[in-house]
Amino acid sequence: MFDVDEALERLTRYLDDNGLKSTAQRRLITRIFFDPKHRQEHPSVEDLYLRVRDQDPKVGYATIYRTLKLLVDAGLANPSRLGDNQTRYEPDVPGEHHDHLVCTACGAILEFEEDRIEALQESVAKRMGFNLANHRMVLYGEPDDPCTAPQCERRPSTSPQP
Amino acid sequence: MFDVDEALERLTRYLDDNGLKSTAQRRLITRIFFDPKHRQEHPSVEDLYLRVRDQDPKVGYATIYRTLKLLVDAGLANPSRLGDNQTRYEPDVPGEHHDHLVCTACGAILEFEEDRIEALQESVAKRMGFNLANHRMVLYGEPDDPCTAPQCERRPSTSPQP
DNA sequence: CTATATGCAAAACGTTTGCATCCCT
DNA sequence: AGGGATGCAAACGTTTTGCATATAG
Repeated sequence: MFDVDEALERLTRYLDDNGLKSTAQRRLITRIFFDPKHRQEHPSVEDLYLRVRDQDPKVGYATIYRTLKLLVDAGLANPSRLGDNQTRYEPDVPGEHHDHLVCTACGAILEFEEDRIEALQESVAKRMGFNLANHRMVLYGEPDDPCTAPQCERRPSTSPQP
Repeated sequence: MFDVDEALERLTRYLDDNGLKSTAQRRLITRIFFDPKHRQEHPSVEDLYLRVRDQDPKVGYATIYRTLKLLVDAGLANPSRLGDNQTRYEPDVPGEHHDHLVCTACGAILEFEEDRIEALQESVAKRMGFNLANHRMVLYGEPDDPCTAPQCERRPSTSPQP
């Protein structure tokens, strides 16, 4: 896991290398996206938009979209579609990989890592004549105990599957 | 796997049980959806719309959406979101379960079953204090040989991950 | 006869784009 | 100066909805 400063450095390097420009908006969005205070939150574009607006009210929605796409291209962020139908983003931490479990009671998003599943996915792909390029896996589960996640009640309806 | 007639019977039963009506449109859509000729095709709403229109040109788009939702509620269909961003549907065959592998070269959708992955998913959920209710898993792979799927060229751009 | 379904067109939703303007380099 | 970036609003593709009409039970 790396911090805000490292993220900004990587961003700058990517921009330089590609003849793109370092703007206040890009830096602000990156700073907010990597702010440890909001880590682990899988923010949607709207989440980020609101936080960014907070610091600079004249940033437009489109800039958030464009910058997020930029971060993805730069290898700094990963999109993922969990239960609801918004794209959420999370920092791309090199060497780390996890998938998600979504609580059907409250929509909380938890992360897990299971190397044995990853290995089996590769072997399934291979067996079918493909080279695994990527995968998407989301588990939906009902909590054993009444849900105690802090998000509970905040994001009430998470629809499994679709 | 069950055939058109069984699907229609199940539909009728579900409608009866819920005070809903058996209409020509619902029967037609169900018949087309379960037509063996189109099995294994993971049709999108548009795919179905076109096939339905073929038989009855005055069926509206909304009816397709509403009926598909009905089939899902009746346990006859399952929605799944593969690479592109349309919802696709496939027959829900009780006792059978599979996940998907999408060819990044041509968008072909292949099915696979891997019980060891399913078992691990359950154990992951359990370990985290959840009861696995559902899951979603899509693998994206590049074909070893130049892609020979019949679909090739038909659905050219399949975007991994998002 | 009454409640449910349909078809249409309009609205909604998340996301993208065209364009005039702005601002890094 | 000049090309990339921004903000706005309009366009987009998919899905949903309101409403008047049609139809099943």
